[in-house]
Amino acid sequence: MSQMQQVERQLREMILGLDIGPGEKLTERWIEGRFGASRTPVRAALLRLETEGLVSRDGRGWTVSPINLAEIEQIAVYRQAVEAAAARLTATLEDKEGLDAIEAMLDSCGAGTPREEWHRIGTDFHVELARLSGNEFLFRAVRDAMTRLSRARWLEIRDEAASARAWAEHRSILAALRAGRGDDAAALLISHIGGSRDRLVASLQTERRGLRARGFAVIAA
Amino acid sequence: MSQMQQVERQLREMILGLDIGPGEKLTERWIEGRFGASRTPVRAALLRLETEGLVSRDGRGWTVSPINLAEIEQIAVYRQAVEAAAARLTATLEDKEGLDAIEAMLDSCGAGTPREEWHRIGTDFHVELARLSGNEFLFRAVRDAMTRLSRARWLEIRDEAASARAWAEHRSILAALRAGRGDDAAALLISHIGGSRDRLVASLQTERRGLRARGFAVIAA
DNA sequence: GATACCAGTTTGGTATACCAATCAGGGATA
DNA sequence: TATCCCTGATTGGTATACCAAACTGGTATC
Repeated sequence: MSQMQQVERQLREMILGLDIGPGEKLTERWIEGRFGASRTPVRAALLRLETEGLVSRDGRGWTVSPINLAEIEQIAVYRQAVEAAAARLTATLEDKEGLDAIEAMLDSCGAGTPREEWHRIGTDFHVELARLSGNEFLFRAVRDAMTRLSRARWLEIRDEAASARAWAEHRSILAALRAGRGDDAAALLISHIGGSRDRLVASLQTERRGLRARGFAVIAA
Repeated sequence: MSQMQQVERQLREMILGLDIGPGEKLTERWIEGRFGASRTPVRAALLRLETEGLVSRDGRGWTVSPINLAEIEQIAVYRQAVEAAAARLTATLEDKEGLDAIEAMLDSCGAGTPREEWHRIGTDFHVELARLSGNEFLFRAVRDAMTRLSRARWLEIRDEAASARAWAEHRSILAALRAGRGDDAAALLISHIGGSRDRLVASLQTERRGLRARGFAVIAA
């Protein structure tokens, strides 16, 4: 694997893992020293992360993209459009094996499962569902949207009830798909995404002061 | 404007304008010489054009992305999802000025208008409509989809009847939006996009032999 | 004490040298 | 004649030197 790809991957992990806070300044030379690569692969990695929305240009320099509540709301609308479309496609599939694999993913989360795992699988549910549609563009749209939401979801304060509710909704979406009821699945997804967004934005607005105190830039909606 | 942006813009224009054929190999050093910039900005430009889907990695090297009929069909489904969502948002707007501007765009195309202009405005109709929705992600999705379709649309053999029909459909979409009938506009858009796709794919399949003879790689659906 | 300005430092932008992997082509061999 | 292999040229990947613009801190001036 080339150094560019390594730098890109590691830097993405640090950003998504909040090891570098939203809104923090980045310099090419700091990254260079941090990862032991020269500026050429560092620049390439930054250019790609920019298209993912994880870093932004700040005048002449680089910044880890702040968390933007208005953006989160717009992403929800975008997700509703593309995930509903993907679900309608998936519902027409003969082969239900992909749905089994996704259901198994959900099953693997239980009482003792670490928070990290819930977060990852909660993301993968949506991404893998979109992948099943067979449409590369719908898939990439969902994957990229979930990547952009990842840090915000990580910072969200979720109670157990909310998680259980989300999982139940996931299961009913799968059931509708399995039965070939694409419109139902789409409607359930749209409602699920809307609910997630509302809880996410509310949580971040409540926590905003604390997050800023930790050095995390959170832009109001 | 930085050299990277200049190289990116000029190279994009050459690719979209078919000055470099779909499927052609690119070398960083050829681009370097062609545009009088060093490899650093050239590399940056290639990385960004790769995310737009205009160039692809071919093993170790670079290739102008071929025209891919399966991809065109997938993009149509993607467009139907995002443009319909954008239309529903736009229909709820109070301010109809944006729609006036788009209608004026359509009006500016007449009997003596060059083909280039029809192509540009036929694209901008969809992009500007998505922009009116106010959702940055829907807008970018439509803009990027239309960019990817641009070369294929340019190669399409369109008769006057097809163009007239497309323009009439554009106008009826605008009328529905103006009346606030978002669902009608969405349905009209979905049908319009489906029809465009069918004619586009059919035309390219018919012309495939000739296009290949001109050195244009066209991958079958 | 506030402000304007200046020098030194830092930063991204660019050019370029070097390397390893790859490719093309020609010649030796069966 | 067909095939294999070797060699030199080409290519993307990387490191790095240099530049101009932007920033920083301190100082002189009002």
